[in-house]
Amino acid sequence: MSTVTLRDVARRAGVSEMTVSRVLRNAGYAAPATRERVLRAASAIGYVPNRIAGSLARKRTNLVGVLVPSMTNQVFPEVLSGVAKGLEGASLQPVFGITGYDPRVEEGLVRDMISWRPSGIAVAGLRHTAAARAMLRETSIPVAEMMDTDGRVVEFAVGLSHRRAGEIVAEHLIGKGYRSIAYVAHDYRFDFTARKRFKGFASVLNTSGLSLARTVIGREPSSPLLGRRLTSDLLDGSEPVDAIYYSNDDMAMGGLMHCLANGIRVPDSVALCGYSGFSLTYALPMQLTTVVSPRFEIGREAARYIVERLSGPRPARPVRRVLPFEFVAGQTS
Amino acid sequence: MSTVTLRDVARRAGVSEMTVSRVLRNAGYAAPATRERVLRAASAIGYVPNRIAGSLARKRTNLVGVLVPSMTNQVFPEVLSGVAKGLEGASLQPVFGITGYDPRVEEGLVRDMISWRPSGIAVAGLRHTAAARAMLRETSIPVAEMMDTDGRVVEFAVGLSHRRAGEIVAEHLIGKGYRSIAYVAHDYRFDFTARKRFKGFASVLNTSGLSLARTVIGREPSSPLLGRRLTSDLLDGSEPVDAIYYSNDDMAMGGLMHCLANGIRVPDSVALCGYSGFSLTYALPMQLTTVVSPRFEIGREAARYIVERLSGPRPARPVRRVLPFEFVAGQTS
DNA sequence: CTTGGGTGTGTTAACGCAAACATACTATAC
DNA sequence: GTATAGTATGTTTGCGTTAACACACCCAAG
Repeated sequence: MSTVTLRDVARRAGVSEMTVSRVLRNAGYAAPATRERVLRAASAIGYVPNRIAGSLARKRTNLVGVLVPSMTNQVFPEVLSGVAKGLEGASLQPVFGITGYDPRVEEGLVRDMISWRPSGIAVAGLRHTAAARAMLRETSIPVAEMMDTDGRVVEFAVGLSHRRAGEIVAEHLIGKGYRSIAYVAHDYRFDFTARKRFKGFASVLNTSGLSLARTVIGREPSSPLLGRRLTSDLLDGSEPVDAIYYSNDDMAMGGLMHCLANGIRVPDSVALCGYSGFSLTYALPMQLTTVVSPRFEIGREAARYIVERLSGPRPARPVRRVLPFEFVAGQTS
Repeated sequence: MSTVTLRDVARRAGVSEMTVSRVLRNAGYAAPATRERVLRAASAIGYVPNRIAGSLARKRTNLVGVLVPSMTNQVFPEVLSGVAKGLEGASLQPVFGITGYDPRVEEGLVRDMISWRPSGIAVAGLRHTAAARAMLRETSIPVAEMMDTDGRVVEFAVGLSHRRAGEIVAEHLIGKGYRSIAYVAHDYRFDFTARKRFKGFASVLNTSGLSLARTVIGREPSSPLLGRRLTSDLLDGSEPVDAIYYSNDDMAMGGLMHCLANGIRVPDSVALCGYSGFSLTYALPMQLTTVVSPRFEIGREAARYIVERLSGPRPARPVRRVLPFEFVAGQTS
């Protein structure tokens, strides 16, 4: 594979480079016999087209840039799966970047992506640096923002209202009669969606004349273990707590595990609620009360938007696609 | 962003394109005043370099192709994180593809990747179609195979011996006195590593004069829910079973959940063993007996290999890097 | 027959950038 | 004052492909 080019195939097949190009791309006319010779020659010398050259010549690529904050947070691989699914059949190839929840890293990756002249960009979240937002606004390719819909949108955002997702859990808990409600969260300094859920949650509490019995915020990324530890701390404290709202399912599962391991009756002693609807929550000894976010669908819809938008102009004003979420009133509340 | 090129910047700054190119890449000489003018001009008209053209000209890219079977199987996002980590600082950008466990899809993606002339390729697994293996062998760029080391290697493989991982669990169970041992697995038609663990497991049983009390293989991808269902089926059967080996942790956690939910004493009534060492297994009410695979490290080492190999020739013969794994004798056995 | 549209193939000119080479200027050394 | 080694810039060429155009051929319709 030193560097086999069209020219080599052309020479071997005794035709022009252009004919080879046409045959291999199935574009334009080609006599069956010629086609045969070309294909044979190409495979004989192991020709692999150089898409760099091709993309330069045709002034576009089949790449779609996808930026997510993390790969270890189970949510994003699922979004990515959705993106891959939505791109299927459009002969577009996703290119992923991991921002690590850092807007400056994101800015660099946006610039990197754009420098590859992709056919589209999908990015998680609505928070960007001014420079990143400017690049996304100025580019002519489709831009989809994923996950969140509460905020300023560049061109198209698909996701859910995290604020509303928080509200509904608060309404549920209050309706069930819980009054000493605590909030347990991971380090969400950069996790703006968790923050928005919390705001929605807290505002409903407020409206109902309640205030949070206690708020425990960890200093690590979310994990079941952190959830378990913080729950242990919380329940060991002196304040009575009859319900806990977690920043997400990972944390909530950890909490549930703490209760199971220590014989704490759920929901009689304490109710637990999470967010995400991970598949694991369906296999737990008791179904967790949670909000199922349409992660896969968000990715898929972002991809679909990009595909459709490719054959049309950017919408005059930003579009917000708010997907429904499912609230699961489980056995933990 | 219609298409701002070097030429536009050059004109605006009153210098040649080459000078602009040099300034922006920080290559070669440039007078401070010129540099200043160029940078100002570039940012004034929002110039973003076209890497396609750049890559074509310099005949190489900063892309590294990474192929994994799935994103929903938690293992692979962690491998990807490792790859991203290992590439950090080398100014290489990972490009991911999802094969869906289908070797023919993989073959297509390998061709796709190679057509982008990446600086390296990392692919999960040792099983490839003949054509894919040929392409990987013929290319001159570094190729790293990840996860598995029991089998034929193209150039460099980093992973663990799944066979050995299976053996050690069998040895553990036998040593603990378990004799009626069952195997519970997901649909692993294409999951060759699970298959290899099972082979190792079964061979040790065999050597010890034991045979599997029962084997239950699901028809779906692995999930806690499937593990829970199959465990339920298994334990409802008539054969006495005192230990279960699962194809992975997802399945084993499902099994544990079944036991917790139904008051089945673990490990007194039945012992449970998994594979992977997911973070969640550390938050369970009882620590799961499992083999912790070095997923992150595998990705990182694959990336490091690629980076190092970039400045050297392909090794004369395939290299196998077998990473150690940790066996965790938990409370479930 | 002639005309004309479909069919098959070739030629030329980009695409946007960077390597390689060429040139000019500047300061220092002798 | 002239050689000498940097420093600063420009010109040419080519990376491998495809779009656009050009041309030749053939067969059917008139």
